[in-house]
Amino acid sequence: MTTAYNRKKQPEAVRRALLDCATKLAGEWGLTALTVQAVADAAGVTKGGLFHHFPNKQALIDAVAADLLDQFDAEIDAYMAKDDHPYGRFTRAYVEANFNNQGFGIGSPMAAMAISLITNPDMNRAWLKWLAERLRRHYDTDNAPILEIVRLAADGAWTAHLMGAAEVLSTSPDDLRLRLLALTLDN
Amino acid sequence: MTTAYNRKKQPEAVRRALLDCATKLAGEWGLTALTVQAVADAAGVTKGGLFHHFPNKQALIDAVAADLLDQFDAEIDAYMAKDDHPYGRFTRAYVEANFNNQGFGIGSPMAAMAISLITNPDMNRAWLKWLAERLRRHYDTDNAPILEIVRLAADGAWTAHLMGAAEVLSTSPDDLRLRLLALTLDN
DNA sequence: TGAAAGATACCAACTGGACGGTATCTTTCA
DNA sequence: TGAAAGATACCGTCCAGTTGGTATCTTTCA
Repeated sequence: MTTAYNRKKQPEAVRRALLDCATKLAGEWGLTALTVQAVADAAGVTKGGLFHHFPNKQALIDAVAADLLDQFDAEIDAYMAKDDHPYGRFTRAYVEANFNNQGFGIGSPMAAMAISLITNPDMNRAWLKWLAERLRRHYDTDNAPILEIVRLAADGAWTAHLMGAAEVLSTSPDDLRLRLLALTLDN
Repeated sequence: MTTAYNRKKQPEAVRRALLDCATKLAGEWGLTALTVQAVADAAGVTKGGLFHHFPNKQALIDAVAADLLDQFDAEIDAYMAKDDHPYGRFTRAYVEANFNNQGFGIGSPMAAMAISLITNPDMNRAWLKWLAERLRRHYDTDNAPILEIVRLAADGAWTAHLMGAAEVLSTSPDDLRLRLLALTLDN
């Protein structure tokens, strides 16, 4: 058995593993059911080892949240760069990111984690701050009420799929995505 | 001090109080932070008394969920009865119920409880079942993709307000509600 | 019909496990 | 060789659920 005692020290890799395992476990079982013991075990480290990297559980969770938000932000930017129509550009990127199951979107492993972060009262401030900043930045192109409705519907679709409402919805994810995108074009 | 021990037995009233207090506390502090002790205290009963009415904590939560769902269902029916335009009738009622802060809607005391129930993996089956049944029943009038988008946007708005995103949204709740309703009329 | 018998409602104290966090010791490596 | 990385063992708290009772209500039957 190769414990972290024998193998080469690689603190950055361990820290990374702790973050990834925390994300994965929270996604599978919910943020509530997340225990530091389980995270440490999954990362192949003892609890003491975990507490060496993070002063307490909250700090671990905060780090995970920041990590996820960064990824989401980058994803949005990537979509926007590929879009050369100004009006509704942010909204379209937002829709795409919400549906893209490689990142945060429907069916992605991080999705369940993300919703825990959103619904956790202490946790959603970072998200709100991010959104407010984005909306301010894209005010000129994405301020129309219909665009807000599109973004809210994307949120709703995302949540619905997390809840396993896929079979309940009469529109397929891809169809829904295309229809939402279409609504951002007719101004 | 008049404890429930000495005073006249009124099991139904106590059971009702336990449900109401559980709903209220979960709304204030979240389902995660809900303890049976706190519920019992709030209802003026000891923990042992609570466990007489509910075999375990989960059963209490399940009962609360069933209760909330019943109320929501009744609210939908009430709105539908007042609407004499067939197309999109369910969707309009759904939107109204989501925004009505007297019942479940934005700003209501039950909202925070409801989202806990929704996001709780074990808990949302009843909700999905309810929704599936409703969609089946109103298939003829509420099957259009745009109506699904409207319902999803209503969900999104509801969630956004729970998260305190009110100041972030550029559209007021009432304006949003009217715009969503308008989208259900032009078929 | 009324008193005993049984059932239901409720209480107070306790149990056992889980979990976050700490103190201290060992190992690695620059 | 000493500071960082990580292990081991332990503590205190919180909380769901249990146990063994007492009070009140309902049913039975002489």
